[in-house]
Amino acid sequence: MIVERIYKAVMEQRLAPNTKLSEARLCEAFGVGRMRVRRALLLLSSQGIVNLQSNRGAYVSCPDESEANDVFEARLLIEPPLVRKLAAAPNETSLRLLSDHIALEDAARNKNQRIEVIRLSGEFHVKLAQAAGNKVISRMMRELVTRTSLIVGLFGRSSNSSCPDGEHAAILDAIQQRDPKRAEKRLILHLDHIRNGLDMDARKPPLDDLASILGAS
Amino acid sequence: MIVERIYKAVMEQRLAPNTKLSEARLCEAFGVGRMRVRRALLLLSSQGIVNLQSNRGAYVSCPDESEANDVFEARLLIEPPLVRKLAAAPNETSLRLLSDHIALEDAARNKNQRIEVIRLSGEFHVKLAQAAGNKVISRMMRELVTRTSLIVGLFGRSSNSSCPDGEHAAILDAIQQRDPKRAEKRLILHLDHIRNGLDMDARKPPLDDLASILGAS
DNA sequence: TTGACAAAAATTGTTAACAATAATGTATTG
DNA sequence: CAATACATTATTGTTAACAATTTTTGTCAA
Repeated sequence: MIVERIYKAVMEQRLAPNTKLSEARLCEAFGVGRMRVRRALLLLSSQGIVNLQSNRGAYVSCPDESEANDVFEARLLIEPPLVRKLAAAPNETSLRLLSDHIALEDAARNKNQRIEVIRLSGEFHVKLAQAAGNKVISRMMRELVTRTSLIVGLFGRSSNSSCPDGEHAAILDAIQQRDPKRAEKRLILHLDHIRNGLDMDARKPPLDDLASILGAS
Repeated sequence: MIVERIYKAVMEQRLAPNTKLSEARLCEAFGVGRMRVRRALLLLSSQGIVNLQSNRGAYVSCPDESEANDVFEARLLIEPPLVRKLAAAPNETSLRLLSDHIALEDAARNKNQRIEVIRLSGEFHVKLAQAAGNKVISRMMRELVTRTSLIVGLFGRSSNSSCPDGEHAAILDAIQQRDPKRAEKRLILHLDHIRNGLDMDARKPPLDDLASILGAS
């Protein structure tokens, strides 16, 4: 799916905000007709990942400070109750799902696969929603996480462009021990860390060269 | 906007689940080309309002019990912290927005404008999100409320097809008095009432006659 | 009457040409 | 040389025709 590819590229911060996504180039890059591309862009724009300007084309969304605040507020609203619920009544499958994912994260980190680490870090939070077994929330979390990627890419200080090490494991640990309050606390702390890694004054320049960026996913 | 019109029709329960939305008929009803219609249907399907089946057309989404649970769970996850936050620090504009809306609801009720009451009841919850000043959450709430409309239309017992009288006012009252806990409690109670008005075994037949349903909005 | 099969109709998916708009480059003028 | 007006180019938006698929209809035989 073409939407997934762009999603992934954004999550891995290979597609910088404000990058222009021209139809012709995307058609070429993905080897599909204009219809498919336009459909994908429409969907992406409906999720705030892409900015669709009338008669001017599609651009990777470039969230401002206010939008960044909204996204983080939404996450702080949704995720704490989510992990609380998860920790209150976790099932085997969910726990397995999460620990497997953390194993993936660790592996990628050890191999110094930077962009893989970035993407997996984001996906962990989506997996939290999936573990809670709620498709509606899963979809919302995915959108929020992807938009967070954009925000971190824009405002993040160069060092920590993803979730700090070990914090995911700490959250899972609290869930495994059926300790809702601790799980919630650790999650909030985790989100705070991500947010504190931002510098709301800094802005970074967009890059280009779509074909090479999107082609290799 | 054509999406808004369909949204509205669903919210007012004039478009029953499983109703087929054929492109030709929609083109006729709205007086637009097929492109616009297809774009609208795609957006609606991405929000779970419409079910897009390959080569078979678009149908008003017909949520099953599991989906209904997910929607209510999502609302119970998001709305309580939302009103808590709102009650903790309400601003004048928000309070005005909400009380004005409740006035609208009352007026419609007094005039026995049933479908108007149904729609306004749903919109109140969207206004709660707007009052909190968060666009991301507002969009999510709108989707959730619309899907709830579908669910109530499907599983609701004939009597209470919308939010019980006065409960919105009670929530606003708690917010006005800056009482987060009470506001949260009343909201949870309110959502419970809606949910208790459902009968998960009953299903209702779809209707038809698109032009007349959509035309008058 | 019912069932299976085939033809026809209707509906959706795709493509390609066309129109409209914005971006770019060029020349002319002060 | 700078700036503006104009022409050219490129890109997006729309329309309409075509292809593919599904649904319906009609026919015939059991």
